[in-house]
Amino acid sequence: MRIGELARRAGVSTRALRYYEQQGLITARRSANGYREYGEADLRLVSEIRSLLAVGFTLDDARPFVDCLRAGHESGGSCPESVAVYQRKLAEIDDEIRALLTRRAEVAAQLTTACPGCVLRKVGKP
Amino acid sequence: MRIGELARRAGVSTRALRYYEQQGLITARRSANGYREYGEADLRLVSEIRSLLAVGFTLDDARPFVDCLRAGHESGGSCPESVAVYQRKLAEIDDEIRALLTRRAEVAAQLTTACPGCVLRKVGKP
DNA sequence: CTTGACCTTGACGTTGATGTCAAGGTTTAT
DNA sequence: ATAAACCTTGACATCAACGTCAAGGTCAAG
Repeated sequence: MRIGELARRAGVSTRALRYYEQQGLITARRSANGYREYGEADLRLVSEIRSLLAVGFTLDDARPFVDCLRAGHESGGSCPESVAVYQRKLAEIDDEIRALLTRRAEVAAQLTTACPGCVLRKVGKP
Repeated sequence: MRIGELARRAGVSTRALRYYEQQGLITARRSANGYREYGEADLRLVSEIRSLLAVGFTLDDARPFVDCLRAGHESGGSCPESVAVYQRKLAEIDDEIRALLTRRAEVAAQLTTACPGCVLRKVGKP
């Protein structure tokens, strides 16, 4: 299939696919006329990339997962490199959550000072 | 005082101060030679801006606070416009926290699938 | 043969808050 | 008089993942 069809099937733009290729995440055979030619396996790769991006991974984070799939593994996350990324990402997310909770407390404190009784909701368990 | 001194006292770069001016957050008298001239009140403004940036506000968010101070109020957060920004920001932070918690759960679930027993910490109450 | 739907590469625009350099004017000290 | 330490405006660089044109080649249908 050509780039347009892959894009439609994967739910991404052709620009994104060319960008992934430029970043070395996917590759494409070329037909005689220079058009990129993809197979079903590439749809798997792009889907993996998109689902990782959707949960906040960068393209660089996604690389081990793609490599893992290309190495023939059933899941992109089953290689040790991918697991390492998972764990690093979890740690990063935890850091971000902690930072946000801290910020929330600071802002709420300032608001309370400026306008007592203005703070409304909690975030813990609504 | 001139821009260099204000920058040192406020702990920011001169570049940042010129940028704040360009964005209409602070203004400066000009001496005969064209140099910017600041007073103590400007130090207050810059400090307010920095503390707001530090908790994740944008320069645009900071504008009502600066206006509030310039209008003669003791606190930048005591004007209704500032309170509105506080509340909007709290809501935004809450949204981000919720999104991150969701993402964390998704990533942890994927990791558990790929590598049972790899998930380590909690974020709720350590 | 020509319209239209594909495809190609290349390159600039987006977002925010600066960093950094360029090229120059001013002031103070030696 | 000249170096050192200020100041000025202007403009390009940064980060990520693309969007959006530009200018053109390819191919099937009418």
